[in-house]
Amino acid sequence: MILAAWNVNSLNIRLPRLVEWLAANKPDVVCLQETKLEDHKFPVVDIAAAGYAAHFAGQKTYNGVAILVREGLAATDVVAGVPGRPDEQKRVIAATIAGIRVINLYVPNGQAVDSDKYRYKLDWCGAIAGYLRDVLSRHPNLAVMGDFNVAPEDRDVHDPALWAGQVLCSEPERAAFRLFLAAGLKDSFRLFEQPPKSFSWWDYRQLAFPKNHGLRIDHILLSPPLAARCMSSRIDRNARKGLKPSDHAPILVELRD
DNA sequence: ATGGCAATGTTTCATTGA
Repeated sequence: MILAAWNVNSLNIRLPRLVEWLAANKPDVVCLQETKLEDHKFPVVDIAAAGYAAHFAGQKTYNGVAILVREGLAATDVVAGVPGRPDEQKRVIAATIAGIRVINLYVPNGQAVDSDKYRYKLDWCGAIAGYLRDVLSRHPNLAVMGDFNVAPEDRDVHDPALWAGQVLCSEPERAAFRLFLAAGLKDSFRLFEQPPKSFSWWDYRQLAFPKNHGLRIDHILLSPPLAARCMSSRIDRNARKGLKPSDHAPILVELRD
């Protein structure tokens, strides 16, 4: 079983690339972030033609998350947002597929350390940590995946000195990420040997991608039973190439049955 | 073999992203 996550930076713009990528990779579940589409504009028909059912929670211009499920698999108990914590910003959606609870996250960017958005980010992450603990108590098979907007360690940063203390790399953000792990989850990427300087996001500016000036901020976290089934975890940096790419690459894990 | 910001909204620039 293949689970994937991809911040597409506008599903409207990225739809052709997404459809092509689905055909090439045949994932079973795909968590999308930054769809930037209101629900009535979601391309349900095109996604169905590609062989996937879609569950989504979106808004105009910003944010928006979706879970795509390959036909033949059923998604149950779809929940948008965090129960008991209303939020205008559409950043969370969850569903159960093949006995796995999947939570799709689009963590706030935070803009700049000590900004209002940064405080919102840390507060939001604290609430999510509680949500994950709660879900994990009921779902031993849990995958939490998406755009976390945190580079957990210096090895996830192309130039740690340049980024030291900056948003995406600051210690409070890293502590928030560790709180997700402390809830009982593993960073699937680090279950395996990986090439050095592996990143999932590259700025559109200043030749960042060809120079591999990136950050690893997209993650798939697995509960212990799923981590035990995990055969691989990788970043598809090929999908960052070519015309009109997202600034994020898709990430994938493969689980044995 | 990659490519020098991109997407959105209402525009001819502002805002946001990370």
